[in-house]
Amino acid sequence: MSLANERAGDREQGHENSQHLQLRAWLRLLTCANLVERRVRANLRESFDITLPRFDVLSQLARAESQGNVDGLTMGELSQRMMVSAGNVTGLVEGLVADRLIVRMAQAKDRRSARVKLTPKGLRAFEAMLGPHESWIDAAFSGLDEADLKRLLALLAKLKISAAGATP
Amino acid sequence: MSLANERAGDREQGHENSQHLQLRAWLRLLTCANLVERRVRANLRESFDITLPRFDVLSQLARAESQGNVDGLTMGELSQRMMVSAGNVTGLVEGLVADRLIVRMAQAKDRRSARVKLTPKGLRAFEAMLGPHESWIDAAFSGLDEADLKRLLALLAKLKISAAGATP
DNA sequence: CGGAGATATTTTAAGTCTAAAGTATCTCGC
DNA sequence: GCGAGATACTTTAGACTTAAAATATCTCCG
Repeated sequence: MSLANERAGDREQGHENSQHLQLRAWLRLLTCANLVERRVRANLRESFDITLPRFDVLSQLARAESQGNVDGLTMGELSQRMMVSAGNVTGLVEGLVADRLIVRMAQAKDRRSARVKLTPKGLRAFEAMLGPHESWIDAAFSGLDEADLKRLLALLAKLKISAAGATP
Repeated sequence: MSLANERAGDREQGHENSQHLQLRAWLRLLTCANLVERRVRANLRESFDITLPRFDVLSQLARAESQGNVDGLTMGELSQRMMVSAGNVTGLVEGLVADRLIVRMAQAKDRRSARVKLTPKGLRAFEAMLGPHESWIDAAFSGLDEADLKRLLALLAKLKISAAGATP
């Protein structure tokens, strides 16, 4: 292990064996999320000159499309999927529309809401990023074998339910 | 499970059993981190009218102190522990100094750097938040028993090493 | 000593994010 | 029909965040 490893993410140092297992798990979870996210963000910037939130928008739209959602997503659906506020989505979409990666279409059915969809250019751009993105994730998780990953998924599924509980 | 639970954090839906275990684990990790962080942020605001990053500064300083670090931390040490950029710390510290929760002290030894330390007021404020904060975390992790928590800690320890690898 | 890097921090510019208030539109009961 | 809420979204104000450039200081070799 390099010195960099020793120093990275020492958010949770100093708890020794003092129990507080929940707190220790939370701090370690946060450290891991930060480490991975930081890598992905830097890689997206260096390789494709795009930010992570914008990539996330493209990603959600591509996923929706691949699930058979031909008409794109509303701002609200995007907001929910990305787990960010509606106001935030407004700004992100604005930027991507300006870059011609997505389009906004008014709906006749409900004129309050708009649908957002990848342009062909946007789809091509996303598809070019998809492979590298997945390989960065694979690299970050390379220390875990298949059994580890499945156990981690199961534990996080439990956590997800418990952490979402009672949140309106 | 409420409807809110069904809809919360569906970042990873649509992958079915398509393998990509690393990617699925990453998305679920991110979802969990977001869910917990959102709760803590809202609770800190409602109960103590403080933001999470500011609480994090107080927390790091208190932890350093409890580890016997009487002289506080430098900006750089804070930046590393919090896993945020140095420029970010500058602004956070500014705000907390204005609120008289921390103090900045010049160092004779190395005049480039300053040390930051909790004021008595800052320590009292942090101590008041410590208990509630821990109970919020406990609540978020309540779906996991002790064995789960230990397994999760172990898996995240592996991930931490692997995700930190080769990061300068 | 003197200056060439190294190091610690701040500044800057741009983007992300939230909560809350505001706007527009829809729905539904009467 | 029509108005009272509900809903979808945008705007606003403020805080956080980063990367990169700028500043200040230190270290250490010659």
